Amino acid sequence: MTGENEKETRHDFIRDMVVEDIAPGGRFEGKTICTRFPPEPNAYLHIGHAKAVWIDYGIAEEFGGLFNLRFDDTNPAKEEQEFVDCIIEDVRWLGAKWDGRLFFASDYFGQMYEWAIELIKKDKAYVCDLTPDQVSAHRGTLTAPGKNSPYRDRPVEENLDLFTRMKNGEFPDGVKTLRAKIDMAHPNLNIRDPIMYRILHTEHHRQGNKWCIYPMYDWAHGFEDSIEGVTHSLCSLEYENHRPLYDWFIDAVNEGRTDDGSGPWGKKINHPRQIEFARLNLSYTVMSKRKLIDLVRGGHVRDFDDPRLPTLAGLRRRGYTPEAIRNFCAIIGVNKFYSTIDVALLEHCVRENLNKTSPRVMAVLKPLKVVIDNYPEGQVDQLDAVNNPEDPSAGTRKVPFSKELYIERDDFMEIPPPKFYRLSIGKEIRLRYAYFIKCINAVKDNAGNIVELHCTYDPATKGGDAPDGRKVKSTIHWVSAKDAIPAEVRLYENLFTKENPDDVPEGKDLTVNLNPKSLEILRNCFVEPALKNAQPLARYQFERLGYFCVDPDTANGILTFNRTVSLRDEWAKIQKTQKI
RNA sequence: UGGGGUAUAGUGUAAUGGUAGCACAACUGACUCUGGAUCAGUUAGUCUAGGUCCGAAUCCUAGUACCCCAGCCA
Repeated sequence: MTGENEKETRHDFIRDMVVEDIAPGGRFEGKTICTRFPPEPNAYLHIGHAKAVWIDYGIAEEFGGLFNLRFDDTNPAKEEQEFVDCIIEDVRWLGAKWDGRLFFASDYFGQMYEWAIELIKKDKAYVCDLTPDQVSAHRGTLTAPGKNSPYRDRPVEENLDLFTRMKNGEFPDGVKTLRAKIDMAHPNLNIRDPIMYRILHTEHHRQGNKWCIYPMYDWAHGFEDSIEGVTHSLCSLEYENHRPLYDWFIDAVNEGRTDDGSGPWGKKINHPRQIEFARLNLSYTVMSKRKLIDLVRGGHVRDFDDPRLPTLAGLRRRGYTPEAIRNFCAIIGVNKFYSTIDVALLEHCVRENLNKTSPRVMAVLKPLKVVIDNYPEGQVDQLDAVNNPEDPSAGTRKVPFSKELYIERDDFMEIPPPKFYRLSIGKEIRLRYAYFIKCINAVKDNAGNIVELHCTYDPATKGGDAPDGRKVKSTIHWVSAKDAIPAEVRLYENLFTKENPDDVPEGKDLTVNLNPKSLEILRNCFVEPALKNAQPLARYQFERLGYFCVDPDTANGILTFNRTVSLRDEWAKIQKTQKI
């Protein structure tokens, strides 16, 4: 994974714990480190998940261990195969490798069921007939202890019988649960006799109708890890309050078990260590599952792969590289408190990567026609252009030049303000890789809009250098009008206008912070002919404009590009300060 | 008002009793056939108050602020 260009992963508190665990006398001395990424297949992955994947996968790799991709599919009501497929694609795209270690929690339902029976026999679990409302009422509050369920002291035999009948489908949804017998007065609410199994007569995407009881997260997750030989179970901060339960369930199964398997209960099972870290938050966007769904359902974005979304599918379509995302993950590090990373850092990472790897081409987004008055009608020059100044091995290409060209509308100003180095009447500039041109006059339509420029060129400056040594203040990009390929270009800005989209007036939702300019579609763009057969997801730098990625919509017949990120733009900054 | 966590420049992250460093952002300047890239530089920080120590971001005490927990979700 760690290519030459990737940032070195720093030491962090999790890695410190791993080092401590494998050291002599440590909890996992002599064991192979194993981590897992355990998505629930009910949503698309976003860059926050990329952070998690990269911590999990990164640690496994660093310590010569194993990495499991495991679907935590314990709730049949919400999960679908479609998400399984997309998540696999995203994790693979990111660059994590699981070498056949693809697992499903639902495959462990049988084993978990047996352990549940074991807990009942050890008098650590009971079948409870309380309704959901009653369970809630018995739970107590943050400050007041809960009350014991009246079914808490059922005899073991009765529990065994009832639980078997629950499994056999004899009871309707919701009328009974299996609960752990722990402590209804515990200050940590999670420990007040947590529910282990609920009845759900729902078809499971992999198990079909085999089960009508399904395990709850707290009961299931530690066992999923244990079965797979996971040593370090890394999760987000909100599970900190659940760690005592994670440990309690495994300890409960291990009670009475022995290292060599002698005795009535058999061999001890693996007890992984759960470690929590903070999720990623990014400025100007949202990461929560529910909010992303709302944005899609509300029609505020096109779909889950809308390039404005922080989903991995969206970032991919936008033109982000896995390498850029990995570097970003390495830079942001791991911590235990909530923080929000400036989206500018993500943009920095993708620019840094794309600068080194993207072929340069010329494209005009908002075209203004230029006629070179003294250039011979019908003549074409094939000029040499460098494909990537950062990478000589990328070579050069030919770019056609002719009498009629398009330049960027923004590169001409009739009344140039101070520090405007580009084209204006009477001024000379360079057309990249071509000639020096001087603007003679601007043709306007009846409404006063400039529709065409007339310029002259200096044949002696072919290739872009003046033999007499004279300098120009600026170089602009262009395309030959008769050779240009029409294209559609989609420009993106932050989806929200506020750093924290949830910062809304009382009673409003985050849609009030939606950026009306988050998508701008330009349909009259022209790109140089080298792009004729550009394939979906290919990435380019449009010189002086930014990095662009071919959108899959190109298959519909119109060459379409997404702007991944703009280039740093000094002139835009100057303009901003001039306006103020 | 119970329990569990966390506090370092604008943002993020190092320093594990010994010069508070790095990155992003911002701002200067140099260079440039991309106002890109690159290079050089500037601004800016240990939550508060005490204490221990030759020496504290780090250890101790007392505060303060913020986050998480009352789904048969994960």
